Amino acid sequence: MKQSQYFSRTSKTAPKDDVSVNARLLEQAGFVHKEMAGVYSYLPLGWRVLQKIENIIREEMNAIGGQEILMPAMQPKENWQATGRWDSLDVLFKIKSQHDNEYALGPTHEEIVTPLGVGRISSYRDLPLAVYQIQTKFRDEARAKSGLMRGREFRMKDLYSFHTTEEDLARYYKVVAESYTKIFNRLGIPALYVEADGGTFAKYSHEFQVETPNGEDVVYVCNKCQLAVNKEIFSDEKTCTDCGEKDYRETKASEVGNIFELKTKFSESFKLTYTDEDGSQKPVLMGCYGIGPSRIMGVIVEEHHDEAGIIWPESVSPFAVHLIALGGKDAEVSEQAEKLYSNLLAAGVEVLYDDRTEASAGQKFADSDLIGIPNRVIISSKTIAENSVELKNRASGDTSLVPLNQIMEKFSNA
RNA sequence: CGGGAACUGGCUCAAUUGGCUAGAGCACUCGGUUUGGGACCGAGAGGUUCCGGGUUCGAGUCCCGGGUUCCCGACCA
Repeated sequence: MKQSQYFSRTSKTAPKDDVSVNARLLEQAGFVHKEMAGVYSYLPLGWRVLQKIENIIREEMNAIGGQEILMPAMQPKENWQATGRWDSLDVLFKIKSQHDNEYALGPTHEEIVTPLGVGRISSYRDLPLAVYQIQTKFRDEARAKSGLMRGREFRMKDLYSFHTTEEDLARYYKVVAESYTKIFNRLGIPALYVEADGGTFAKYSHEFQVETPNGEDVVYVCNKCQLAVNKEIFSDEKTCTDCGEKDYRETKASEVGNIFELKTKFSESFKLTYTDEDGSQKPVLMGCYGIGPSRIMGVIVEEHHDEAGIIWPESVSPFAVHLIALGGKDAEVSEQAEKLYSNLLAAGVEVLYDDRTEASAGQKFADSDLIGIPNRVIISSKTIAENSVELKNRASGDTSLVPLNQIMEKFSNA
């Protein structure tokens, strides 16, 4: 992509009000644009990152047998009345049509996925089963805050599993937990496994929390085995469920995932039953498992940045390479840069090409630092004189001259 | 939902006690210069000062009501 034509622009000044690191950097670097409190547009840069995050999650969900579906954001009021959550869920967005019909905007999808299973799950032979979606969710938060960290409209991956027995549910719960750990590692934000409150329909749940100084949650981490406990259920006498120790450290963290055993809570409301081997009708056991990709984008920025800007992990960076041509209208430089750009594209390398002839070198470097693409390739009359380009790593700051005929090898394995 | 702060071109900010045609930097357009760490000169375009009332000869500024945003807290399937 040529930067001169890109629908995105950096700003020299940070947004006035937004203090949180992720909001400031993502807006200043041109990844997102805030429309309302907790509601964002994703510009090309931000949308690329979000899609990278979601694709990693998608790959891992497929790997554990999840079948991808898409359920509606707009949902029937009756389904929410059936579970009592039309009245009890305080963050539920309710909308009224011009014909006075009422609907819910989905904050989560148990009310849709459970009745969806009726007629499609009827025998023990149909189970176990897992379906998931990646979709925009709505929650009427009393206070949206901290950029992408708590939005009123946000992205969520929600997986739902269906089982015949508690043992099988527990088995799959573990499979998902391991998958989640893998996902957060791939995203560059290793997460703690945290015992947490089960809310209104499970005895307990597990959260995935990323340790970060600006985290909104407080968790206690076992110094021996690293199993953590959310402050909301932590007590001084608490011994570690895993290793039995009582040695904890306190830390701040941001929740990026949450998994629950719903058991029969929803299947009973919607009469989701199956016929067992002996011919009897039994309620289907369910689990639900959430990850918030948009919040993850915020957490990644909170975790990976410096004074100059964002430092994207390779796995989610909007581009693999930031190609920068210096020298204004120098024909030799732009010719070489164009050639390298085409070669990189032909090799399937995702490259953002700063082809702006009017911008100064300093401006291009500052923009590049802000945007945070991991690999910078600089081409100028200086490097051309050496028959080379300069390669600079955004994270380490290490630079090296690489001969023009070798630069492709650096990225061709991408 | 309680408390605090803020709201003026796309962005960041000025504007004396209530007083002239609401200014500047960034960004943008045109011309020129410049090109290895946010360059410079000249010209230009861009405004419902959040909205609605009120006071006044006169309101960005004062008063009343509303809205929005941010921060703290509460909340957080």
